[in-house]
Amino acid sequence: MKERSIPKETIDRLPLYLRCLEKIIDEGEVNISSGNFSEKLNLNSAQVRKDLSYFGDFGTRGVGYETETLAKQIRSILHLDKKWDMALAGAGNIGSALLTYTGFNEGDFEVQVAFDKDPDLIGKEINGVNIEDAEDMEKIIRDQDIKLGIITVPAKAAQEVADQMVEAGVEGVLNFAPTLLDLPKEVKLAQVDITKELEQLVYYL
Amino acid sequence: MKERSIPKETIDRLPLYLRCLEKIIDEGEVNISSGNFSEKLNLNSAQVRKDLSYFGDFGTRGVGYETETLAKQIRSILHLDKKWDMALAGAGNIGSALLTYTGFNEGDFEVQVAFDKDPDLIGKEINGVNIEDAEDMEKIIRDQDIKLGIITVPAKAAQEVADQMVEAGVEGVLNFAPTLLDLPKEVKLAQVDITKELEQLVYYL
DNA sequence: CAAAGATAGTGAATCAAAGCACAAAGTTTG
DNA sequence: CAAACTTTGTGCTTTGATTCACTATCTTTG
Repeated sequence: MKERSIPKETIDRLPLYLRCLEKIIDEGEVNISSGNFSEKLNLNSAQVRKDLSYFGDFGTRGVGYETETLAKQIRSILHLDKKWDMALAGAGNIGSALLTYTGFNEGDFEVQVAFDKDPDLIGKEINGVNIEDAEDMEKIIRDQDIKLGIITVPAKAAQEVADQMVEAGVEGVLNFAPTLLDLPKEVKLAQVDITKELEQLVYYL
Repeated sequence: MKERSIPKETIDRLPLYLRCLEKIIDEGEVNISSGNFSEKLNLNSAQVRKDLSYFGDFGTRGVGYETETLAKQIRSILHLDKKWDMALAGAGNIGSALLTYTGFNEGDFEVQVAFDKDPDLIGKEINGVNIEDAEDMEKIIRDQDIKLGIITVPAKAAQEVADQMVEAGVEGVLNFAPTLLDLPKEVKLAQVDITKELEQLVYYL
């Protein structure tokens, strides 16, 4: 392993490696080669090796990578060796779907608290998560020391909610609103834009 | 405009240009320059010009781009000058959230029919969309000549559902299940992977 | 235990995208 | 109406990612 700067594409692929590993660990495999990896993920095998080599010499020549060990290492690289608490703003369609989504609620990520402006929703509970008044968001996020925010409010309200989250100490934002958020550069942003995905998709049809 | 091959990144950005245009058309702007565009979207202005120049010489030197005309042209490039009917498989959390999502239901994309295996859901209706028996999916998609499928079933079932959709004539798939789908290369895939986004996000924290 | 086989790690070559910088073509101003 | 200004379109350069191809190790086999 040599010191090099890590392409963001490599970071993009780490979750895929991890997911693939978890699956084959389940199937009882102890080792996996870069070639095997690359087939399962539609990649070039050199790319797999290079991606992993940014973080250490995890493999054994002639053998491959030990599945359990590699999975642990990737989890550690991605900072998944702790549980991440999240705050969700906007308990509408997508928001409440995420609250009941079991994909992450049981694992590395957990929504601790949700917020909305709608008086009919405030005080309710979805899948064990309380919906609080949006007015109290800043205080509650700060008090609970939450570092991850999910934005599922309408586009018009997204920037304001993001600003409040940042003010409250949030360091990473997952935004579902179809808006380009303007955040301080030390705050990280992930964007999920369903309409954009559809629009790109049909270009190719 | 010269004949060149179009980078996929350019296609990625077209929906953003379009959204930006629609916003400033609303604000009454008649023209926009590449520099103005680039500020709003955090891009390099040469990139904006180059992106647009792949499809024609849309601008006027000294003036910029006419907002209305450019929006029409981008819509046409993206094949948004027709309405796209969609079929949705899996009326659970995310699925039903998408059925009530107003972001695309009124516009260029419309879910015509949904499918599930759960007898409690079959026959019900969400936001005006009928939930049909998953058994009948292939026939119904074929009969209604639907070309776009949305997959919101659990990961384990995703490949099978995708296969059925392809068999029924679907040409584009938007997949929310955290699985790498194996599709014939003529069928286009867009992937929305929330857990992956979160995992990448916390890497940077 | 030596030879054959498998596979990681990586420097060098290739490919692709982004950005620079300038000519061309329009608009505005005095 | 000429000079100054604005802004597009694009060839060329730079930057960054992918892939190739080879060496270094390790395992397996006869």
